[in-house]
This record gives sequence, structure tokens and C-alpha cells, in this order.
Amino acid sequence: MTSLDSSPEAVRGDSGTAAKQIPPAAVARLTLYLRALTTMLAEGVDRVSSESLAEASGVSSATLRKDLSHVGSYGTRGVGYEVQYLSRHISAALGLTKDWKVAIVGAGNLGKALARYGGFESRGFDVVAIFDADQMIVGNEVGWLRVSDAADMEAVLQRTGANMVVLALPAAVAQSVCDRVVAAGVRSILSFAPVMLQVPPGVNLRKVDMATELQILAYHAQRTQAPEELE
Amino acid sequence: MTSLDSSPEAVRGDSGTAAKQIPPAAVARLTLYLRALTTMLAEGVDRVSSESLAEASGVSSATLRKDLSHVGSYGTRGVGYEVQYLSRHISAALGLTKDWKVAIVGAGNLGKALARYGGFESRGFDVVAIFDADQMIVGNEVGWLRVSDAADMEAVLQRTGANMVVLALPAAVAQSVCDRVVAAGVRSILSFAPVMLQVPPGVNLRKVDMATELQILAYHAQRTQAPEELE
DNA sequence: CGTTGTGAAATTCTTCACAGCG
DNA sequence: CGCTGTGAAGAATTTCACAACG
Repeated sequence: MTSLDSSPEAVRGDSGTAAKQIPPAAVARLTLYLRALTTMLAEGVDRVSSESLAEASGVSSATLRKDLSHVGSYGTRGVGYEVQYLSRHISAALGLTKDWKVAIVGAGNLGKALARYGGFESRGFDVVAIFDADQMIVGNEVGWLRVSDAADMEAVLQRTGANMVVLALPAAVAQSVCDRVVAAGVRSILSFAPVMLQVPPGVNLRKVDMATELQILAYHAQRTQAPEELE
Repeated sequence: MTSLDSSPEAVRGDSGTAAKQIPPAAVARLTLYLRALTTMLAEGVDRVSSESLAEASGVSSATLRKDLSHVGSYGTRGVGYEVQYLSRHISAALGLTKDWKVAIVGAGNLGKALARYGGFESRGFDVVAIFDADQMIVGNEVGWLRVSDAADMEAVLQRTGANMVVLALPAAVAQSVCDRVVAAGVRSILSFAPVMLQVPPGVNLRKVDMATELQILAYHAQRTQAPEELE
């Protein structure tokens, strides 16, 4: 992987560590390729061209090849990519070789749904704990886990070695729980709470807001199919 | 203002309605502003500057003002924005004044969580039906709804006037259900199924994949805290 | 005055097109 | 010959900086 690639500038690498950074948009798509490759692997496909992998992932082949170029050169010209080989390299680039242990905070409907969601385990994320503050819920079984008391969060996070946390709780308490989680040393947080959370630098926070998704859909729907709407 | 009008993909062939299109990235952020404004409204705040609304939304003030410029000029120079007034205009621009009726397909853990999720109702989306194919589940109560038989989907969608559908079902059946939903006339779909769905042009599809979010988080986590640190 | 709204510059992302290689 | 990998071109988006204005 030659890459006459020089980082533009302002790369926050203090020095030395020239680990090539992958553009955010490309990272998001790499997960799609990985999913498609996993499906192919299960179907016994062992080679794939950029054209067909792109189609299976819903992107253009040019975009796909450009994205893969950030990861490395794992294809064979004139042939394509070996499914398993490529799959492994994308996983490595995404940091999925590490053992990710996820704790879910909030055992309401969403928290329970997430805890039982097979998609996590099957993609290398191990759900190790689920918390709730409601004493009526603490102790209940959710999947193969038992709901822990949110009061013991720090201790349980430590004991289970959780290194990612999913927040599935009401907006009102999200920030304070988030603060505790950060204080406990967790540096990767996925929040489903519909609020802007403040986290210190060095902590990775991603947000998913389901109502937001519907609103975006509403915008497009209104544009493409509203015959009567003028202003 | 200008007519920098290049359509990314299949835009309807009509030419009469030249409603100004808002960049996708801006649309996504407008929903954040709306959320922040709603919170402020509830707190009794009635004026806000671009600077503070930007902070409450987690973006730069320059980005915020640029985004609002796509919607219109609703601020007062030297003063700021009136919370309610701006809120109303963003809602209108996003198409949220229309009555959106949402049907959820799949009454598993996720489907139930979504059906009971207060965030939809509170932001103008009315959940009007929930379906499942499992006869053990059909008829159960979920929130204030009763699970309908997926076999009757077309009829129920018609009767309830659903104009948006949320797919909360296994990857394996997602495409075929999606096809039925499209055939029934629904043109806006939010899918939680971890597969690439094919929809005809004119149908709006958005996807949320929770495992994908964790993978993206993993990438960043690995970059920012893995180098050669021992702990 | 202080803050909005916006051209223009800077940056990032996507697409093109083709050289390079198996 | 066919397909990958990649510079270069082209779009889109974000940031800057300041004129306009209540």
C-alpha cells in the first residue's frame, strides 16, 4: 500500500503515528460492504467484483473502489475480491477485531429490544450488562441477562469490562447518566436519547434519533408527492 | 434566490413546482434545531441567537445560519430569532404540517418499542397500526393499538390512511414486505432491517442499522484510544 | 451596537476515466 | 481482456468574513 498520501494538514496526530484516517463517509459505507460480504460468505460466494459488491451495498462502483483504497489494496485486477479476505481486512480497519463489550443503560422498551437484538452479537458486539433505575425492573430477565441496578453502574461496568455504552433512556436523565458513564471510563457511547449530550474531548459519541429519521423522510415525501402545498 | 438546481437522483419529471430544495445535510440538521427550539419553547425562552441555538444543537453558528438561509429569513439582525416563529417555519419547510400516519410492520421487541415510543406522537407522527405475521402475536395489545395480521396489511393501510411505514422485521422478509407496502401505495419507508432494500423510483427509503452505528463507533474508538497505550 | 444573511474561499466528497496489472 | 486502483475533475458542503440592517 504505497499511498503517496500525505495528510492535508491539521491532523491531530501529535506526531509519528501516521495511521491513515478514513473519511467519515467512507467509514459508514465500509460497514455496508462488510454486511454484504458477510451475507455473500454465508451464501458460499467466494469472489466478487467491485461492480456487484457495490450493487449489493447500494453505492456506485467508483465510490466502492475509492473507499476500499483507504483500507488497502486487497483485490486482484481482472478478477475481483476474495470475499473472506476482503471481509477480514475491512473488519480490521474498522477495529472490529477487538473485543467490544456493550452495556445498555435503560431497560425500557427500547433497551430491552436492543438487548435482545441478534444483530449485535452476530457482528461482534457482546452485550454484557443492562441497567435500569426502576426497582420494579431491576432483577428482571432480559434475554440471557438480568437487569442491574443503575445505582451499581460503576461497579458493574468495571467488573464486566464494558467498553461501549448504549443509552436507551429518557432525555431528562440522559446527560447525568452520560456523565457517570464517562466518569467510569467509558469512551464510546451510542445514544438514543433525543437530546444533545455534552461529552469531554476524547469521548466518542454517536446519536440515533428515530423521530428525526421520520422527519427527514417527511421532508422528502412532501417534496416528491405533495400536489397541493404552496407558500 | 439562485437556481443551483442539480438533482442527485431520480427527481420527478415535473417542472412546475420549483420549490427550493434544501441540501440533505441541512435537512438533517434542521431537525436538530427544531428539537432544540421545542425544548426552549417548553422552558419559556422566546428569543435565541444563532450562536446559542447552534450550541444547543451541536453545530457551528455559521452552519446554522447557512442552513436557515435555505429555509428563509426569519431572524432579526442585531437581535436573533423568535423561538416560536422560527420553529413554525422550520416545521413547515420540513413538511411537518401535514398529518403523517405511521404504520409499523413487525411487532417484535423493536416494533413494540417503536409503537410505544413517545417521541413519535410528540413530534407529529401518529402511529395508526402495527402488524405481525405471527398468529401468536396478532391481537395482542401494544400501547393503545392492537396488533393486526400482516395478511391484512393492504386493507388496514388503506383504512387507516397510513402514509409512512416503519419496517421493524428480520432481514430475510424485509424485501418482500417492502414490496407489498410499496404496492399498497406507501411512498415513505423507514427500515430497521439490516439489508439493502430495493425500491422503485419515487419511493423514499431511509435506513437505520443499530449494529452499523456501533461499528462506526468502534472505528473511532480504535483510532482515538488504541495506538500503543496500555492500561 | 450586535447579529443576521450571504458571497467567496476552503475543504471534503463523489465521479470520471484510464493506466496498470494479473 | 477485464477489473482494480487512483490521479484529476467536478460537486457539494462547510467555514470565513463582512456588508447590511433592525
